[in-house]
Amino acid sequence: MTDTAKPRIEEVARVAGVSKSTVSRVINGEQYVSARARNAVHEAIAQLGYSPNQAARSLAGNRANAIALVVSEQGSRVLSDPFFASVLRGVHAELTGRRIQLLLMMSQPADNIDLVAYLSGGHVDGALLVSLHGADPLVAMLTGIRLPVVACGRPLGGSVPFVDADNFNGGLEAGRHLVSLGRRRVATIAGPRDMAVGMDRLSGWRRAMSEARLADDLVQEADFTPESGARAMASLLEREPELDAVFVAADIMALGALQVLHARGLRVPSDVAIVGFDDSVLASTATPPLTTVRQDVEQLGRTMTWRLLAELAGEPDLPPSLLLPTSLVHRASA
Amino acid sequence: MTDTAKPRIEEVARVAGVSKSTVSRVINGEQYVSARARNAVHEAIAQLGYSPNQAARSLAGNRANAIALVVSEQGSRVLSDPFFASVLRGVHAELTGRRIQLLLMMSQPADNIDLVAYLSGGHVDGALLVSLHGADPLVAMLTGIRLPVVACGRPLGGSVPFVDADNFNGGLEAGRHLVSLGRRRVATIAGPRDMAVGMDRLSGWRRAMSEARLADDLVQEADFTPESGARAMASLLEREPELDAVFVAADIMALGALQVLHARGLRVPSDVAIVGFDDSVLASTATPPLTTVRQDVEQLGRTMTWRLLAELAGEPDLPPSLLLPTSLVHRASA
DNA sequence: ATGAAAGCGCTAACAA
DNA sequence: TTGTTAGCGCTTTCAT
Repeated sequence: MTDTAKPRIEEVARVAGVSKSTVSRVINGEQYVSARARNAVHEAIAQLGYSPNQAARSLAGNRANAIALVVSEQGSRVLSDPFFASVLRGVHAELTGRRIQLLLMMSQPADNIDLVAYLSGGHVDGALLVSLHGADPLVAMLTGIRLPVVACGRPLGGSVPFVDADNFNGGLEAGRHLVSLGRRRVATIAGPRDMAVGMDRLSGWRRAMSEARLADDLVQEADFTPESGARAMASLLEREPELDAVFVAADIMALGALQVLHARGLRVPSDVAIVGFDDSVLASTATPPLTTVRQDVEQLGRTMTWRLLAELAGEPDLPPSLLLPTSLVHRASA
Repeated sequence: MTDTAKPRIEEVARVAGVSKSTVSRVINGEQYVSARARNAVHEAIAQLGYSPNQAARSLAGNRANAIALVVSEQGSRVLSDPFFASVLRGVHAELTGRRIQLLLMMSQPADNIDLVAYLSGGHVDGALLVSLHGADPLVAMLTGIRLPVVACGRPLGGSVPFVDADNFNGGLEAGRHLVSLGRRRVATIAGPRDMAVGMDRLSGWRRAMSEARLADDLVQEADFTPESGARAMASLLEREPELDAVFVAADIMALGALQVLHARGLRVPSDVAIVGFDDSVLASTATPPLTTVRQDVEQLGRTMTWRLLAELAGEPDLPPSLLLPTSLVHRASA
């Protein structure tokens, strides 16, 4: 705190009585450094309050020491979803202590060229892709520039490494639970057709219906917003006023569905049982609290990050993709 | 797309038939460049798909071309709050097209030293501070290293530039509205004592109570989580079973309060009227939909960013701080 | 209006 | 195990 200017690596070397290279080696945790030198350097660093200049490191080291979190979709939606917040938390948790920065980037429809140019500019070492829709061309573009990438959720097109929750199993358990409650006219509000997460949950639900020899025709698509959940619920009720259960593929959509149910004077769960998906904060604070399929989203974020960093570190034999377990959480709504 | 290696500025210069310096000037939008040279460079850039290396720019230019969004508090809470998502969206909107990166950083209690070292390392040109509590030492530390900073919400200690909603006015309008409904036993669930946002809203509510010559003793603190909102509501009801209105200083806490009210069999708004704050997505999807004080959080994010960038650009006569308007949105809960 | 040359602070061969 | 020496790709004087 005595000096006013930021110390450079050279000062550290001087104070520690070694060369710049040795300081660099210590900083980067390299192998061939004597304990004595290491200690001296650490002390000098502490004493001077030294912190390396990332720009210089990146430039010289040919590594950016940063990864991007690319949010596909206008960002508007996604960012408001607690799901995203949890992923972010997981990513961050996995990053702490590693001196790797997180750059947040949102791809806008028209932007992709810029985005890709930027990412290929060597500004980041790899990218985490969140909220991919359909066969997003972004995936191809990024693999095209040979940027290591891990997707959050199975992408429909392309074949990038991804980490996902076991959505099929989640849908299956949700469906089975509703059936076990004696419900016979079970509907589902699915995710958008162009996202694997949604489709996988739907497949699980269908399996449960077929196991119970129940019809699986009451399917309505929505897009992970409360509003779309409300609309979907309304049309389901129109198609089948007698429905007695709904599996909603996301808590945030279930909120909208609940609202419509309440407005129609239908009681949850006595008239209509509801199972959500995510077990976000929304689930426990809903009225009534939602029975929902729990996925550990923070773990999802951590795992994605771990997978990406492992690849960057050149670890061999990495599993291309990983599936995390899901489980049913029982609350009042079903 | 023909070449495999990333083009460097030198290639661009060659193709455009000028020097590196001129290319650099064009890229940085400098003044003294002939139209002819400028065009040639632009063409060459397009043709080669050139994108400058940030690390090199930062190193040479002594600017990071990045700003940090520092989330004080364990991050866990904040990130799940739609409020944060909206701020983020605003920040991002203001940043697009400016080739300035957003680094997300979370300060953990023990971390601050590292954080400050990092930020002072010249990795970013400035910082946006979100979710400050009390007289957070971080503020002093950052101003200490002369890093330009803008806070989101008025910080209780220190005196950094900030952008905030007009929280006092919001609380005032909320209180007046409840009074105008004929409510006479009006409570409030306030934000934590150590955050100005909360205290300012509380002051506004108090003013409304005093205007109406009503008691302002029914105050319960909470911490911007649904759970704390629920606890606060429960203790208010215990203290005053006859209360007929509550102003809750955040929608996300109102969710918890609603839950308790429902559980107790109290009807909203007939038994207890509720006014929230934020007008987040939570407000319109709550049961019943919440009357709430609207603040344009995305605008808040944009304004903070604008203010920071203006300072970085050396603009003179900047207002130290800015207050954004709030307004009441009428829905079913009050 | 433009080019030449000197670094920015660090890492990475290479030698010792 | 350590030091020396080149750059990394760009911006920025300083000439011209």
